[in-house]
Amino acid sequence: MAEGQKPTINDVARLSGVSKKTVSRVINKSPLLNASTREKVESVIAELGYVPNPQARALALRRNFLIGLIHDNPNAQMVLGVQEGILDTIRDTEFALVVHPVNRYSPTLHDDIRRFIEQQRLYGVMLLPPLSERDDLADLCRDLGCTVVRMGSARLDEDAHLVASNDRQAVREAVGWLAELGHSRIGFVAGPEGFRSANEREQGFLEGLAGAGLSPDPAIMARGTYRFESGKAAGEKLLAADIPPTAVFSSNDEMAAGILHAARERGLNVPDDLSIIGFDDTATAAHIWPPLTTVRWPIRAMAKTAAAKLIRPASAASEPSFFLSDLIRRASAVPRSAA
Amino acid sequence: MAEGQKPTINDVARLSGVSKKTVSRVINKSPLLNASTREKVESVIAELGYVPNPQARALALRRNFLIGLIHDNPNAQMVLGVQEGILDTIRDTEFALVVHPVNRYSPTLHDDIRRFIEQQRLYGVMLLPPLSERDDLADLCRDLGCTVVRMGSARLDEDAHLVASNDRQAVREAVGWLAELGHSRIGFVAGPEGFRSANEREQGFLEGLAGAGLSPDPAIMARGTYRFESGKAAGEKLLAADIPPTAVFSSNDEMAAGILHAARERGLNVPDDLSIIGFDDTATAAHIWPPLTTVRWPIRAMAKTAAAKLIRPASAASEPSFFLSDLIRRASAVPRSAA
DNA sequence: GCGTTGGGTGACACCGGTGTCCAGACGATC
DNA sequence: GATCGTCTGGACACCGGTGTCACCCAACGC
Repeated sequence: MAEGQKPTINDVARLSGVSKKTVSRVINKSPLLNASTREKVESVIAELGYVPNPQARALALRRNFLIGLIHDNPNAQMVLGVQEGILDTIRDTEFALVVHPVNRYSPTLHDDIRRFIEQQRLYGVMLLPPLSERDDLADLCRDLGCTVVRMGSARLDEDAHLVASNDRQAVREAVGWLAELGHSRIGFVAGPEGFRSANEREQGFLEGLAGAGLSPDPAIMARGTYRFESGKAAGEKLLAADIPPTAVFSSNDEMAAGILHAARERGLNVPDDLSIIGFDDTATAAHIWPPLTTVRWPIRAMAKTAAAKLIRPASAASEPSFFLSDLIRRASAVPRSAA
Repeated sequence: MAEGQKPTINDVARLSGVSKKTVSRVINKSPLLNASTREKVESVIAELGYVPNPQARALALRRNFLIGLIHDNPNAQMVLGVQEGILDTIRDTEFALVVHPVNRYSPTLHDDIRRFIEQQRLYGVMLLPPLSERDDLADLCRDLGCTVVRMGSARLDEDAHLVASNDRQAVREAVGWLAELGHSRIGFVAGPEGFRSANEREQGFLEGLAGAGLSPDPAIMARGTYRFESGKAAGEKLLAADIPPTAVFSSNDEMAAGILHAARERGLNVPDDLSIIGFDDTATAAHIWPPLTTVRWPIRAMAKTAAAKLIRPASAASEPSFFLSDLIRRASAVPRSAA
């Protein structure tokens, strides 16, 4: 180690008595190569521990092998799950994952993203919700010469560039489950306006109610911001209704935890007095008391597919780009009490 | 946009009627340049929207501008906090952050890290606990020509390459706080053996007890894995002791949540019957019931400094590399009940 | 035996920057 | 007016790969 410079293609060429071009052919697995030449070169490569310089390769090929992940931290576990999913795909390839958290409220958001992509000459980028819902950002990335994959909770785009989960159906099932448990007065806490996911979940809720022959009551519906505090406030509103709900569906887990706090402060027992279902299956969901029934979407698998669509557009275009979420049944949703 | 190729240094040189070298001098803010020449070139750069190709630069300079973050997901929020801290430093520089989650139990861990660094020709890497505690990994990265910064909870290394938080002191204070609240029977759940952080926190616990004039009792001490389930098991053990504790310090929040579950299942009320303090201040800590008193360490600030040490070793060597954690007082630790 | 074919290989330019070194302009000095 | 030093800026090679194209030579058909 540490004998200074790393070996280059020239060193390999010299030591194996062939031209650099031939070494290049070996590296790139060119088919028109004599087997004995290949073996000779490969043995020299192994001996030297030669690894091609990616920067030189990128320069010569006029394309590089960096894929960017642009997100606005919707939730730490999701972001990390996505990173792991992407790594599942690019491990053992020459690609690397470059992350770039941004602030979606920043007035310089466009410039920020533009600089990131231009400066690193990214090959492709992946957008996470809620950023992925914005067509202007996707267009910006494409104009800059990147292929784009958007993860989201609804079809937004042509299949080849989108990976989605079916939030709407998942919520419909969750609400159906509450109805099965005997609940007929089911509250709802929506996500923030303007979020595709929020809208999808709301539609799912309404469809679920309808499917159970119930009708929505604005008195036990509220809108939150996906944050804990907003969930708590929403819970307070719902529980103060003339006829409070016996069950609530919350559009994400954080807000569900807030509702739980609101219920506790009112002296209610969860789940006996109030069943709660959340969405996302974050770590918190399993660790609060009672453990939260929630919807889990397959983030890592989605991200893995998304990355495949990015780096192997041809072969991955045919892969399914629609993922189904599961209802994880835990202790926070129980049959409606006899009372 | 999209007129195909991006402008290169040659385009800029041609249009401004100077040589590429002069353009290069403008980009690199060389001082021996006539002001009028500089302005002329700068205006052409602006007009063309020219951005230097980082791969070509990296090739010519024989160094590149990628810094790697290697971690084994100790906890999603921490990893994301670190990423944001690093970005705080490298935003507006030419550096980019490449992430590489690994599995520390993988038999190919060394090869995996080696390939990552060699293939991307990383400039520097940052190691997160528990990986950062392993000298073999730090040595591996250094042998591969990277500068290394390790984040951890104890001094491990020369200052220039280490950023640490003082876990021991923080735990000492937390235990002192429990003693102040009147608790004299304080349980402890340690982290897994072989973890520096676990050891530091245990020492802090013992010192805290000693400081309050108390002595440790093995019957109300247990070891966990930093995972929720292990915390629950540890809690069950502690609460089954002949004389159960009235307060417990848990070496992280996840295990604290587990202890809370164990207490609940025994019909105990937290905090009235049992006070609990955790460590890390994860999102969960604030969202469980009751909100968890816990130790928060300044992850983002630490990561920011760590990144500065990586890319500006000279000027950042003098920055402090030791960060203090805070005790966040919430509802899970209260004065010992009169009972 | 000779021309043709085509697989295997190398010479060379090029990708887009930077380092080195040298040349020309210009003012100061003698 | 000649010499010198300083200041600017350019020519050229080089970083480590890849694309293009020409070349060599064995195998083949006639």
